[in-house]
Amino acid sequence: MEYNFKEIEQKWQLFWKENNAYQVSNKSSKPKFYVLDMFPYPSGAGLHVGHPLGYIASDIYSRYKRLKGFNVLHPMGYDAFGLPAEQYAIEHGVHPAVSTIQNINNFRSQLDKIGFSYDWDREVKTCEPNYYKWTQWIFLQLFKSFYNRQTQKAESIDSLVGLFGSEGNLQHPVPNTQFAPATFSASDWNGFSEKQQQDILMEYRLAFCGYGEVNWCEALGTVLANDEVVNGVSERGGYPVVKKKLRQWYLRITEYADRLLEGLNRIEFSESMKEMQANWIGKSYGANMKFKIAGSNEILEVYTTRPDTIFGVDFMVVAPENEIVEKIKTGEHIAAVNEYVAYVKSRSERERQAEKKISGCFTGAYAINPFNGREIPVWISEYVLAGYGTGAIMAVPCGDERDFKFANHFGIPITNIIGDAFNGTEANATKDAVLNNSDFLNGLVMRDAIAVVNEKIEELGIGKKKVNYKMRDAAFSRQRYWGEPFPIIWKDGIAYPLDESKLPLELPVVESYSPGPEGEGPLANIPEWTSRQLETNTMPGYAGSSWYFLRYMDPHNNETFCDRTVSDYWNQVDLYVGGTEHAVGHLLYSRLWTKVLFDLGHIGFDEPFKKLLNQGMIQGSSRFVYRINGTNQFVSKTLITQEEFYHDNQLDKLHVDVSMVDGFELDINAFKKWRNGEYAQAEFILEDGKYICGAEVEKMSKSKFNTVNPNELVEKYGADTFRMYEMFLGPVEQSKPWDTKGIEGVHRFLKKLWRLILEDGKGLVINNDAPNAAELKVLHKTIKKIEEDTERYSFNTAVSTFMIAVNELSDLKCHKRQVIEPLVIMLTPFAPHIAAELYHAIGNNESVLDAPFPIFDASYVTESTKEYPVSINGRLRTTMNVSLDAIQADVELMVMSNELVQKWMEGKPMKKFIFVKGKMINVVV
RNA sequence: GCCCGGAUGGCGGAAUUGGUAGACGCGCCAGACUCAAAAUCUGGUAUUCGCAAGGAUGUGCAGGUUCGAUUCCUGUUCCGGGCACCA
Repeated sequence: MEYNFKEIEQKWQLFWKENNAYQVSNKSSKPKFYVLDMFPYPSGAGLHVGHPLGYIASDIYSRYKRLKGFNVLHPMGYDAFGLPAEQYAIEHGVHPAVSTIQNINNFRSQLDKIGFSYDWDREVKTCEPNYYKWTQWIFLQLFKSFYNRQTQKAESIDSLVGLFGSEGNLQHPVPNTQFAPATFSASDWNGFSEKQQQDILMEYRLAFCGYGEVNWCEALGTVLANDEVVNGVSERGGYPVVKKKLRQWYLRITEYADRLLEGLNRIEFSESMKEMQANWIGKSYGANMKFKIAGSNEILEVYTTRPDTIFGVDFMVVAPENEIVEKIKTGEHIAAVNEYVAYVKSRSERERQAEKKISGCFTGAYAINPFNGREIPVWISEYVLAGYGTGAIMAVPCGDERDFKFANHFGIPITNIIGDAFNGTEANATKDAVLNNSDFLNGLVMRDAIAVVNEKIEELGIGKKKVNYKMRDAAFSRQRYWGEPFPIIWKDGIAYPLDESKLPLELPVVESYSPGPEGEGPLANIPEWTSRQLETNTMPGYAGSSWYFLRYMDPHNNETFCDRTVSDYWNQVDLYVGGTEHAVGHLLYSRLWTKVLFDLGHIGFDEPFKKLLNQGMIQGSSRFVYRINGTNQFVSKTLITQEEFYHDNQLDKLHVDVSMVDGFELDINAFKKWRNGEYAQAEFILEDGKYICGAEVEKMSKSKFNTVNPNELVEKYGADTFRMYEMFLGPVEQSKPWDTKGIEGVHRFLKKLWRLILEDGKGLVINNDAPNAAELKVLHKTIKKIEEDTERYSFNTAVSTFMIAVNELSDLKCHKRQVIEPLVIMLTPFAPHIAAELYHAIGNNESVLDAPFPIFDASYVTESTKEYPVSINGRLRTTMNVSLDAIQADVELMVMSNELVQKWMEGKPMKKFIFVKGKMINVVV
């Protein structure tokens, strides 16, 4: 019997479907385990080979845990709201709901072919009303809550209203917002109008309205996502893009900064992931300091983490959009300032920070150093951002590299306050130097001077210690159509929550996706919508994905987003698998939502994901052709280096479909037929009769023509081979370009295993003979290794382990059931179809899906004596026969220094062997 | 620019905790079986010197710590991810 993967895979997929083999119950006597994938955005391009990498890893782990006796929740769904579907609608006139469903169906058929163990009864789609009903409901909970800084948790805003009526807001001052803070008494509060009261409450709500800048494109009449802006102009059409202030919804994530930091200590994310989140939150300890502007009543307030350097301040830098700029610019500098501000307005934050060229403009104003009265010039520059700190810094060129370069560029004299520690050619950011030229701080180590200055500025009332966060409140509205509508009604400029019983507030069908007046969302063009005074913005992509892991637990519940007893049972996600690209977006927002739901008592845990496994990105290996600018001639890659084609600007570099390229050689005929004959007239300048393409590793994407569809590979080799090959490719965590060569080896392995059980022409060759020591050794070392590899998510080495085992058993001509059957069970997570077929073939009627994982017995693999290699100073090598009893540790190598070997050779007795972590590292004589 | 990763044979990668670098697979070379091919099997395969035995070199680059470094530290180059409205 031959290994007919097609027949086998169809047969078992149908069997499992008909028997609901993957259905999971919310009640079980087994321990629970929750394995989750980051659900995909169903793009029109379909799944490419990069998607399943993480899905296969999580499927293997789920199935493994199931063999280990766990009740495993392993669901899948779709993150179905988002910009690309809307963009597609604008270009092709297909309603996003229609294209999204098509895309989902396509994804589903691709996923089904790979043989995942998802419980599809629990599928969620974020764009469906019965799902986003609860997204809207959670939004309302955010809207109706505030962060009580005294209890450090979210609480109902109603309690705040009561308190304001009786004692004002003394106990609960207004949190940091983009608006001016205010204090008021009970009588103030009771005297306020409804509008005034609601405006104040808005300052406390966890979901609140404010004003924020967006990318505004006048020519397209729309707000653009950062992705749609390239080099300061719109991607479509290349029109200018400017910053525009619009009313926006925000989530007050800043209130949770400390708890989001603290929570990192309780979850198993990689250190680098935790670091990225911590850096994003960006907690710093510093001080706000006030400087008088000479000849004016204006006060310039800066935030600094280094108040100790106050006497080294040689200039101030203010963000160009800081309001104070208008008030302090003077005389002949006004025109230049205006011009510079206009320039900055056209630049994105990213461009501003990444700019290598130093730019800036003197305002004409001087700030006065309160400690020595020195006049300090005030500059503006794009590298200072309005949103961070106070939007102004004090620049200390001897201690900060960027300040140093700025000073050099503009010829600002530099004051040295750290003596020899500053060499005059580069800044030194040390905190350990002794201060010089620093008045009352002279002789102090900088690190210690910080507290001294802080005390002094508070005493003089010119500053205050301040904990600052880089993180800003999360913008939570989009001027788009394809997203969750906000359950908010506006009356007289006041936002009122929709009654929860009226949810879901369904997204209406629109005729046109173009934006409303003044850049409002497309919903503003629907009279029935605006006549009800409903909010016209929609929620961003991350709304639905911030809580979906909860809905999987109880997906059909119409009473609540997830029953508390159910979420208490499944609790946290035990293993979450997904890419690092979500490090600071999705992962931070879902942690926030979880904490709020926990505070309000809706769930019993405040961190959603116990363990995060980051899957690397499978990149595409793109291929390029080079067209001579303005012609139809294509030059082969290596000829480009020749003189006549040398300059880049003479060539257009075009992506070509990787399927038309064999290695690097272009199939010229296929290219001519490509894209309906767009290049039919192409002429080629060849080398050795071949057209050689250029290559680059890039993100896999339809527009780069470098995608590989898993269907092709499943068709050719079967799902089991495909699964194992994706794992064999390398560590799950590692990014790598896709390469299909090598898949044959994995396929050969499966065929070889097959032949251990079923031989061509012979049929079943398995027997019930008792295994010998050699065979048992192979089996048990394999059990140990597979278990270890799986537990540490090292699926690539696990695949190798299987290959070694099958090779060894083949060499031993072992066809014994007692050895082969455990091997087949262990293979189930990796290659479920062939495992099921073989398990069945050797006479088992019960399902291999629930077979117990084989138990490792160390007695089959250990030996009583062993010859140990001895390494001396890492050079000379010899061996030494030692009995295991004498060493009683798992020694792999004995290591000795020259000195010790000398003594050993002289016959001196060794008194003590020193072991470190199971390895002998030294000998005491 | 800032933050986080990565770099090992012709190729993908292994080396789990600082201890024999190159497991396993691909590719390639040679052989067996075959009229032939496919499939399968066996042996070889880091570089270099050598008929061989054996020697030297070798984990992006430059240093450092250590008896011993792919692994730890400092600096550096290149590549990838993120940088707040792609998801």
